[in-house]
Amino acid sequence: MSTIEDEGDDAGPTDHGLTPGRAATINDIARIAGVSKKTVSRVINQSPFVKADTREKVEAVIAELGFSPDPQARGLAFRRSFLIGMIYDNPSPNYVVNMQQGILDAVRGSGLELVVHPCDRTSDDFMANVRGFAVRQKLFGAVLPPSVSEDERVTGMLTEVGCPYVRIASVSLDAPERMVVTNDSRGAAEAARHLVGLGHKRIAMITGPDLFRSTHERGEGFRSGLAEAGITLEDAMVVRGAYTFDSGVAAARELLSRKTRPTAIFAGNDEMAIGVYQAARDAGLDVPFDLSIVGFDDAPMSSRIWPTLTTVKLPIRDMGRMAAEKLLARSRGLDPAKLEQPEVIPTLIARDSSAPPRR
Amino acid sequence: MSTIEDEGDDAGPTDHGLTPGRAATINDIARIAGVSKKTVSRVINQSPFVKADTREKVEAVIAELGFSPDPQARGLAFRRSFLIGMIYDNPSPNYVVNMQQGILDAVRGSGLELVVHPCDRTSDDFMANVRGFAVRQKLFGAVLPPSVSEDERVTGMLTEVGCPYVRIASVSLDAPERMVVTNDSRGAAEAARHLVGLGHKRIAMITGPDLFRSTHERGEGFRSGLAEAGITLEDAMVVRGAYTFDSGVAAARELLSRKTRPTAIFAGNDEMAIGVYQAARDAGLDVPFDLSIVGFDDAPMSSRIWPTLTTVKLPIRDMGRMAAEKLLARSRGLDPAKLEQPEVIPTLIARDSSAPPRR
DNA sequence: CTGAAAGCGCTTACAG
DNA sequence: CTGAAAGCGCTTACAG
Repeated sequence: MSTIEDEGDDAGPTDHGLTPGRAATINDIARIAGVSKKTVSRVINQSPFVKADTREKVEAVIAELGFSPDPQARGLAFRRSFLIGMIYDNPSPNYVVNMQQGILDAVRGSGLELVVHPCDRTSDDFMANVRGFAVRQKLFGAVLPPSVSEDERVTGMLTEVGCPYVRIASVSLDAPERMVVTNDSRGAAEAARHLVGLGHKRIAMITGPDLFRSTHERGEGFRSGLAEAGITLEDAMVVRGAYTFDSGVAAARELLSRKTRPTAIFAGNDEMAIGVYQAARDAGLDVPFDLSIVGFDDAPMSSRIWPTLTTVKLPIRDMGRMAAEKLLARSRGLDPAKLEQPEVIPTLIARDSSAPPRR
Repeated sequence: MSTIEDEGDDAGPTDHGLTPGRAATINDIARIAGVSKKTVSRVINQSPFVKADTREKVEAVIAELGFSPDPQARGLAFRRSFLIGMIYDNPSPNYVVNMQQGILDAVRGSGLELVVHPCDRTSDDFMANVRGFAVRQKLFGAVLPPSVSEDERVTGMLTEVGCPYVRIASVSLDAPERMVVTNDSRGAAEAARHLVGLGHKRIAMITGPDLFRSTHERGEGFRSGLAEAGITLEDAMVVRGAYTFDSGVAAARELLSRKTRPTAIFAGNDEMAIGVYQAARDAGLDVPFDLSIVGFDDAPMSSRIWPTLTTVKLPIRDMGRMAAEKLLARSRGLDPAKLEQPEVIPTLIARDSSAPPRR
């Protein structure tokens, strides 16, 4: 089966004198293929300056021995690792896991691995912590979901230490090759149109925390969606939440205690929307007939709860994949700006939590 | 401020002639501290064979320069990386994220990082994939949650390639230093006692898939808990699910269509328990008065849904932390078997989905 | 198109 | 207790 001349002197035809326990190295490949290690290195790194049959010969030996270059040694010489860091403070398990999956979708087969780095932006050593991580690991690149992606201190520091990054955010904050933009504003406008279309007029909103850019985008989009139908979102109909279940409950209680209560509530994310269900129940209101609820995210729970939650879906896994692809494209010399549609459009998923208001 | 003699000749007192952009290396520390790099290496690796004041001198320079040894170079020389791999096929985002958090709790400050490696045990290249990952990255260690932890092919292969691992499983499958055992059986027995205590007699169970060891442990524990009260779980009252929402719905439909339907259902996990809510609603049954439901896991959703779900809580984050600590203990020369309580005991959390049956 | 030398930043023997 | 030499498995200049 082997077409390569066996240089071993103490072993069978497919054993090239390698120590059995140890993995093959570039030196083994060079020796067996009868070339220098530099040439093997050229093949590994897809250098165009290798004669076709030299390349084939080397590739055959690589395949036969199942050789795979040591990322640590390669990284040491390259002054760069083969690790992608996902640096995040998003508290939603669903968001985190889906984004991880998306990043892994993109790097599969590339030899890159994903290192997860949750962090706390409010912590005193936040910047030192993230900087230490990026520098020590000499990250191949970093994927930054919100709200870390919105922190200019982080991106400035990463640039300073020479760590490539891609930001995921609801508004363009950077050059296209470093951005995956989700049009949250448009998604929120869809939510507004949906409620208006059902005939709602007294509409309320629970926003996210100020720290998140998406809070403003979703708020602004919702307002403009209502404005298209000539409906103004009153100040008394807007309560700030914190993207958590409990804050959703509290905000909804407040809204439902207003003298003229809303017939529909748009929550900045699903977690808070689920909280609205509880407040509605406590107030003796039937969802959707007394109160329509619309969320944002399409978390798994939205289709499990009853009535199922109308929401705006963000393709989180795709977003993770697109971000990692931009990181990869750079190293492949492609133009990362032209990889895929420049903007991720959320889609409204109408379920059972929204209906026309009672007359 | 610096008490170290400045050997630079072209810079100020705190600049030791280092290139500004580049991070300090072991050579810089050695030069500035006036010792050999080998001595610096001894300090880094906490060798006892260093004179106290030599150590202090070196540590002062390390601190002053904020030096942190390059994990790639160290790894290359050690023939081992500083990466912990979490290799898993658990589909629950909550489980995954909590376990990641637990592992990170344990490794914080140790210089280790967490590389996530989801996989598919049913895939043809599963073993090759996991092997390649462990070998290529020369993992410091692997954390294996169920059901990967229950695959002897995986643990055999990891042993063969010299990759330390810790398994997390509902039954002891390995030496104590390689195991975090969760007593799922006992947790399920608690669930049984809870339902018996409420007065239930016609009790049903939805099990997990055969592939998971926890399916058997939870099943067996539940049976034995009922047996204590002289209640036998009838065959017709047991339906197999798949740990998914949909399988929970389907299994509950089947159970609720029996001629004498159960007054209580214990589901092998929360995801399926939530499915039972839907089947109950479709059948026009009130939870908990027509039907009590008990789950397993304490997923976030269990306290959000209405009525809130009675369930058995597993401290997933602690389990991840304990597993990573065992990995760390080995390298610190401690006895990993004696780290913490040998067994994780799940606890019943009684909420609103369980009540005495209607007379 | 190919290779010999030096180096990435550490550690392991081996001396003393 | 400390250090000079060699090496981990790759790549970058530099030659040819």
